[in-house]
Amino acid sequence: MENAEVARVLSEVADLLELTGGNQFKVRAYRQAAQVVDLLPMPVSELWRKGELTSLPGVGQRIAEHVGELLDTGKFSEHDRLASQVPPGVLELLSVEGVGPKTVAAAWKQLQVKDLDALEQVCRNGKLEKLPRMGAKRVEAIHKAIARYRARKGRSPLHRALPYAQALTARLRQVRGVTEAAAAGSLRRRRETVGDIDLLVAATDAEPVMRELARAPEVAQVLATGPTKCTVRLRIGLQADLRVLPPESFGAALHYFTGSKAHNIAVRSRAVRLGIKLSEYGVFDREGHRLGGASEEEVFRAVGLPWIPPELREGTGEIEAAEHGRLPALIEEKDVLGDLHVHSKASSDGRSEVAELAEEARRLGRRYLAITDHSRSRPLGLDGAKLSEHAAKIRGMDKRLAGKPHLLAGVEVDILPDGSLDLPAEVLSRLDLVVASVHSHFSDAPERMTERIVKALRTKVVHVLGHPSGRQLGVRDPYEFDLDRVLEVAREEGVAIEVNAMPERMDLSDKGCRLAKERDVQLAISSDAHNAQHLGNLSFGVWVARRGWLEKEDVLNALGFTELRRRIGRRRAAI
DNA sequence: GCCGTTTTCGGCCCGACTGTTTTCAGTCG
Repeated sequence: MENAEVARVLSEVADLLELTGGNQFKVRAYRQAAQVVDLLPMPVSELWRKGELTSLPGVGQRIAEHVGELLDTGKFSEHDRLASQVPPGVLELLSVEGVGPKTVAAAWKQLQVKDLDALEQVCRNGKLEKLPRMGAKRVEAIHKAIARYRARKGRSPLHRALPYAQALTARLRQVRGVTEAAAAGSLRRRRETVGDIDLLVAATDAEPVMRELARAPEVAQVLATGPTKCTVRLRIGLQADLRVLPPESFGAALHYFTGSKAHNIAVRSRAVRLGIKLSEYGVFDREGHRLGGASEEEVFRAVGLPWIPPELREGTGEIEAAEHGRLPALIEEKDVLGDLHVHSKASSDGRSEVAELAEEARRLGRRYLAITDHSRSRPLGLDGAKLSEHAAKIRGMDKRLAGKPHLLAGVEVDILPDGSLDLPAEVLSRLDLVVASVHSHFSDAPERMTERIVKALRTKVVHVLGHPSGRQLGVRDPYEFDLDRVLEVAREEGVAIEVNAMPERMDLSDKGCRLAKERDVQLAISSDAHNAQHLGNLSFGVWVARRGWLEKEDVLNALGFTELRRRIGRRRAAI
């Protein structure tokens, strides 16, 4: 059983406890344990085997036993006991933004609301409004949040689906007679959310491949099965479709099932114009003779194009670019030399010491790392004095590390509602790097939000605008503002725009990246890591950047350390 | 339920925001 699934069950126990009026600290304990398991770099089952589960912070005797039971038997008696007290649809209501345990419990116990449909109904018929501390505005907000939740339901964020796709392809590759296995679809294009997992396998005999998929531990149920196709539901709720094809068709199938639909239509109509036929089985001439299809390169070659990276295949100009030899040389993870947005234990939600962050960054091959803790307006954020003290420590450590990696003393300063920064300019100007971000008043009117950000960018002390839209995938929509205007000012002021690589953010978005590039604005791909393990999330930012057509030259932290110092130092000199 | 110790109980982060209320509960981060 995967760590993610153990974490999901633990977190569900927390939700169930909350709904049944359990002790709030017990709730927190389960949440904490779930998070620890989720972030664990090694399989939790391995720790269980060694009897070392309680060595994890937040996992004590009881939770260790529960996890052990879950790993050994696939069941969890404490969870089942609680789940039997709560109707199955009630838990899901907690996923609606602005709806917490109190609201769900009240709607369930007083109005017999047992699922999403029922919640929507009591929004409409006025019954919800009758509950204590409810009013028209709250009901309206919940009603809208239900619609948003429905819209995103069924799609999973990339970071949830990816490990499953990798585990399943690795498993299928082991089956006798299999020559290749890959995940296609929007997952291969690295879209921020995926609807299902498309698995492609090259083999002459389909039957053993399908049998292997059906018995994979990640699979909950086989939904449909035919001679070369099989559809299953995974334990995480996502659907996976398997297609088994002969090796000579694998490239054509990979291209076809990677999509996007718009890209496929464009490539196929090109094939028609050239008098050839393209299908998922291969490339054929008018007489039906096979011209190729074993590899994607053969498919593209047949229509007179170079291979196009999957991230570009959205039908938004990649065919024309390929035709004229103007495909971008997309940035790769190895091109990103440092990380410019990282939190340590010094402020609020950071979980790792600076030394641990530096060590992990070094291990990952980063040449530099900016420690950018929160400013005073955040709970437990740093004021000017504490920040200066923190900066001195970071610089001390930087000396000791002697460039392995270089440390920059920075801050993630709040952009306050009036557009001023949360710390005085003289404090900020003494730091190496300033990331400025919006963390409050997300529902400001668009004009106001735009002016707020513009004002912050004009302060001359900001190097990077952090997570510019504030979105959290499947949780919070981006706040409304005029990105074009912000990009214009960013270019004038020489401020870089962040591509926040937290898997649940991926903000700036792919589209935003492309716009920024067109507007000649530099981007900074940053992990926004809150613990050392998050530093590896940078790849999610690189994928967004690639989908946004970015090249090495467009990215601030693709610069070597000396050049980066020169670039960010120049802003200091200009004050 | 976890953790640390003041060593087997008592504390566990807390402020901002919103919409409700007329002093604060619920949600979020």
